[in-house]
Amino acid sequence: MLVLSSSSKTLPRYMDSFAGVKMRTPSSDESGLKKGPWSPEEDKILVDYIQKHGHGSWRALPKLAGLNRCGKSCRLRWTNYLRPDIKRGKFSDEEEKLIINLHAVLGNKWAAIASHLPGRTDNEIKNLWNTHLRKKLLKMGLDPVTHRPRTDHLNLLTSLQQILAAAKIVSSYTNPCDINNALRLHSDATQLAKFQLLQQNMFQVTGATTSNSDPLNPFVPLNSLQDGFLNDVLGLNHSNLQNLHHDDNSLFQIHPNFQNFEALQQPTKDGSLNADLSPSNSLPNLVSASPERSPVKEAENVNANSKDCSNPCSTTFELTWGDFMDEDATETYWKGFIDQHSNQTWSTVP
DNA sequence: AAACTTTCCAACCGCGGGACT
DNA sequence: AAGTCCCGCGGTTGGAAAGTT
Repeated sequence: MLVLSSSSKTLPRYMDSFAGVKMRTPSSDESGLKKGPWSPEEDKILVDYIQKHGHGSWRALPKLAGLNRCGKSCRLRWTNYLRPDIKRGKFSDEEEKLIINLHAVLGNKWAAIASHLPGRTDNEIKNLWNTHLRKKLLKMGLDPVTHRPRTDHLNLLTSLQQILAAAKIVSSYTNPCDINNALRLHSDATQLAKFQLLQQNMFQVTGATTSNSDPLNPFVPLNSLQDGFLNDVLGLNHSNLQNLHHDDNSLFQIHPNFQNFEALQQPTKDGSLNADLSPSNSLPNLVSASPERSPVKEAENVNANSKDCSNPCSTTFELTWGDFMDEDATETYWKGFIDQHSNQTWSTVP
């Protein structure tokens, strides 16, 4: 005997519609079989038949039971809604935690996850995941696919690479001496990327909070411990980096990714970088793991060699940039961009 | 209060794989 | 071995409710 719960949340869909809640417009396909929401009569026929005979062949069932539905629709209605052992209603905190843990191990294997939650269907769990749990993880700063801290800063690296390519194009549009400007931009951008990554992790180590109110400013106030860490251990100067931001706001305006720094400010759970900077990444690394051959250093070297504006210095420039720029992908994009925004002043780095 | 947007979830769709012929 | 059938799964859709402007 099928017993339906009386709470509104646990009512079958057609009962919801009686209460003035949801209702799907019924329809039928070319073969004349009915589609859309099930009526109470149809449910009763299906339940009565299965209780008497079992479902047997789903394909044969509709005809045998006298339903104008396809077997697939009958199976879905039974397994997701009419089965007597289905537990309906709100998921408990324990169930949600279990689903999150199982998802971390099994991924989107909803049926496998459902097998660990008696009375819950894969469809219900999938819906819960897509509407609630996914967002919950995102809010916690976790990637809902990998369950690891989010790696939005990789977007920043990509953005920076595009900016660097843009700087190169700008320099080719203008005076060769502007190469120095381009290289400075490159150096600064690389330093900025490095700082961003470090800052993310420093939140974990030193317990900084994200009280930054300026969405365009990636810098939050640092306490003395953090400032000391930057200076003493990394040889970076926070004030200089901040000035870089204020001096060259264009850096933050020319690409949409720069306008979403909240994501970058999200502290990670375990403080690990979790950044995939492997060669499999389609774009080459911007921040080298090796201090002997970092883009910063290379750019600085080139910069030093090209101080004389009379020196075309294009050979060195091309070599250096060519080491880590995806020219085809980025130049087309930025040439179009520059053509559209030719009155922008971002190329004129002082 | 009307218009618009977002959320929610039952139902549908298409595909892959196992069973059967 | 090859072809067909059927089932189960995961992704997506559609439309009403709920929320926001």
